[in-house]
Amino acid sequence: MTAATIQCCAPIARESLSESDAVELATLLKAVADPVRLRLLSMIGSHVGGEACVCDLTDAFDLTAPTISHHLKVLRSAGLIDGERRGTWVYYRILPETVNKLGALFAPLTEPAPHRPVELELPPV
Amino acid sequence: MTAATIQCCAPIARESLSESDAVELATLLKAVADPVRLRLLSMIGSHVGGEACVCDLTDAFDLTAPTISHHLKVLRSAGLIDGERRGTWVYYRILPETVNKLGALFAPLTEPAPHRPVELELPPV
DNA sequence: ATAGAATTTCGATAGATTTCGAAGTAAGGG
DNA sequence: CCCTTACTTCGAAATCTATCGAAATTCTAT
Repeated sequence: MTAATIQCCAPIARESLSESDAVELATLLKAVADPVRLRLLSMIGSHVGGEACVCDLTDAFDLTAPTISHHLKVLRSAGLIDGERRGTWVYYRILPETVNKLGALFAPLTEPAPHRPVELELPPV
Repeated sequence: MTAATIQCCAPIARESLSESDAVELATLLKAVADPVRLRLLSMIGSHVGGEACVCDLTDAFDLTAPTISHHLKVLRSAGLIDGERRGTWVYYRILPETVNKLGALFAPLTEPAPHRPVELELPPV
């Protein structure tokens, strides 16, 4: 077995995507394809209690509040996070179902492989 | 297990992303955050033999050859595909390592979680 | 060589995106 | 009530992106 045996694996590379699916997925991907929004998502998800208030998030960036608010809105419109006002502060939390959708798209289909065709190491990120 | 049992899970939501990691990942995500490029990736990966020639790809879209060429270049620059000229035609194939990187970012960590670590109500600061 | 087909590069344009400052809304405290 | 703090909406500027047509490049066949 040579390197040519590597077949790609992720669902996206298994079956040809329809145009409408592609448009829908691209919209979701655009929402995370920004350094600020990636960090926001990451900070919200990893925050104690699973939610973070906007004030915490804003302080972590060199950006103005309106800009952070804009990015949060993009994430929310994409269904990746949800926000709730409690008293003075607004708290955001991750909606895992949508995050999982992204994972499913690109995740290698490891399951059926009885032996590894070739060593492709999964980076721990 | 109810819906409330879903905890977020993906590596991106586990640990706060550094700015430089975020920039790097956003670059990769931008490359796939486009309907045309998603379909190109999908078509290349699902093509017989694991590779597709540009002519096949161009015919599947209502776009001009320069535009398809541009999108292929973006995918190639991101390390998602690689192309090789053989005779008259150029063939592209997927580089699974890079695709897997995306999968790893958002894939749910389903395996280790037997119970929820905490059930916190957000303490009123 | 010359011609022709496949693909990429170049230059231009229309549209989208990021960001800001200013103004608006909502909640809480004197 | 008014004032302050937290956040969002609005409108505008700068930058980036997708797309095209025209021209350059690379290879094959005559």
